[in-house]
Amino acid sequence: MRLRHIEIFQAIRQTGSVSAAAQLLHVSQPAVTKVLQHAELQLGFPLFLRIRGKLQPTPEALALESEVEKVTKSLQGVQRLAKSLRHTPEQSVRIGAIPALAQSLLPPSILEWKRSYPDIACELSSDHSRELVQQLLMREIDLALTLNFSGHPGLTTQVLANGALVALASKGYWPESESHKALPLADLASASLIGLSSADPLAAKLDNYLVNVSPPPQISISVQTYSLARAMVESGAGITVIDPFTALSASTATVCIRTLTPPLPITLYALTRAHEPPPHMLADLLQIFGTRARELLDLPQVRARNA
Amino acid sequence: MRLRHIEIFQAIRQTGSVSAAAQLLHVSQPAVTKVLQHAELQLGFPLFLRIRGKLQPTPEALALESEVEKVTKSLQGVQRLAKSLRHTPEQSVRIGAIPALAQSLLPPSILEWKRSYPDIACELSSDHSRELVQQLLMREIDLALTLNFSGHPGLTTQVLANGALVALASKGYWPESESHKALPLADLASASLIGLSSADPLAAKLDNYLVNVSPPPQISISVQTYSLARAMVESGAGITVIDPFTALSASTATVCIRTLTPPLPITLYALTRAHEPPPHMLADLLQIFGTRARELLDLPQVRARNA
DNA sequence: AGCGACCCATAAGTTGAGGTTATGAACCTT
DNA sequence: AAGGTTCATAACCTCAACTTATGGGTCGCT
Repeated sequence: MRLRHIEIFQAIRQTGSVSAAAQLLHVSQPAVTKVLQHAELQLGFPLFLRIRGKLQPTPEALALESEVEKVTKSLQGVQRLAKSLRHTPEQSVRIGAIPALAQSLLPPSILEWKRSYPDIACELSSDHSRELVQQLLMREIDLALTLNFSGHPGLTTQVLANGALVALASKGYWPESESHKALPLADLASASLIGLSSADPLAAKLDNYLVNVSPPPQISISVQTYSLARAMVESGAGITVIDPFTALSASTATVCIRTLTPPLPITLYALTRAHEPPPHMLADLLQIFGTRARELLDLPQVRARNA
Repeated sequence: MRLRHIEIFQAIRQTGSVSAAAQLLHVSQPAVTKVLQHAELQLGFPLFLRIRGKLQPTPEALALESEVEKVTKSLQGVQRLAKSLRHTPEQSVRIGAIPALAQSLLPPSILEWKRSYPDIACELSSDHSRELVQQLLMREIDLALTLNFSGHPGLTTQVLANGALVALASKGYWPESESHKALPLADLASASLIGLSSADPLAAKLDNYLVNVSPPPQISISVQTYSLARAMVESGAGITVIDPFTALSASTATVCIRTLTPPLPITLYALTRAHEPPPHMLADLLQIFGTRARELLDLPQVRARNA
């Protein structure tokens, strides 16, 4: 099976017909027909049954599908990486961060750093941890900031700061007298939390943490990003447990932050490619990130803000 | 980057020169040169520096290497699967097992089963768990027998029997009076074991088990398969801890088996493809495997043999 | 039944990527 | 300087993959 066979096979499977596949690939319909025939001839078995003028995939075609997908995926990977390699010689830094950090820690830190390096082009992007790792490997970014990372060969990881998740609620949710004290975990019992969709690795940690609460908190609304949870709380939707970066960038007027006890620790990681000379201007940037992060995560300050 | 570009890139990287790559690919040297040039033109950056008539990979080439490997790997996967799909309609069963089982449990069980199904072609193969899983997915085999399996989407797993690892030593290693009793784990302290190379998942379990022994046993000889360990012990090399299937097929004259206490449990798994009608003759075969395995793993019998 | 609108397959002609042989230019070894 | 490497270039060939044009199914609608 040559590459063109695979491309056409997939196009037919996606569109359901030879003619539609031809449109998708911007070639004529006979071209697709012929390549398909050639593929089937070379394979030794039919991929589709021509039943009453229409196509119907054979079991063999279905079996091949997943393997074939791997090929196009990996080939896309090569193209992605090649594209990044094509135009990297420019003096620039590309930084990716998870949404929570991209909207809180990242902007002021970048501004501060830019004062020292005004001439260096800087591209910022926001994505989830999984994608950030891919983008690093594909050289689409040079640095990633995340709160959950479990090691990857080819990447070096660096701890910038340590902190703990916090509880965020609409103002008035807690009595004034308590709002400056740490929130005992038990107080979350049977609360109606705004939860994170469990695909998030940090959400899994949180679930583990909440398992000790009885009766367990109810998750009535699930959101995908921390910022969404924050926005929900700002609109008065109730209470959530999120990272302090996102929490601290919420509007003071409508919400109230409390630390949790016992604390649920989180770590701020910086990821870079291993085996590569990290531009030394990145060292300064990491310095800034670390300092600012530690300032934000300093719990007394959180309490001060609550007061 | 088209597929041919990738093939030629890899051939050059493997052989180190354009001419040698041409030989490897069974084409002329100018053909390779031209395709390489085309690849570099399309990529926008050189893959190799022509330094003093020789080639030298650029950093970009090195960066692309791993991604490019994924493509050929996955393409090989398609070819493998396609080949299996090409000629499967025959009435036959292909069975793969890890070496330990292929040399002990498998042969007599197959013989017994063949009496009921004399006309069904039967192919047996021996490979490691990892490869067995691949071969199942690629439809190169229909059934796999293994002792360590940690689940895989697309495969269904079935427990045939449970047992425990045993200690195997040359005759005379233990005093006669003790050789029919279970061997306490502590007795392995500072023993000189024949170990398994730690790539094996079962060996990892064993390592975990032995961590409790102090002083730890010394691994002076490491082997890759259980049968090799058995053969070493049969030649009088000392003591090893292996699966009971391999142990029981050792020659009674020169070795002695003892169960361990506490036991280190193992499980015999049968793996088949999910979403497929398993030929019902396989059910009988699994029955036979299970019965025979449980007979062998029945600890009293092990002790009886020791007596 | 007849018509149009879709399917896919076939025929005949064009193009270019990838192949060939032959040759040249640069380098290393002896 | 000679002979053996290396890779690059030139001129030619071939066939897979494309094109347009056409024809024969199967459907649904009147």
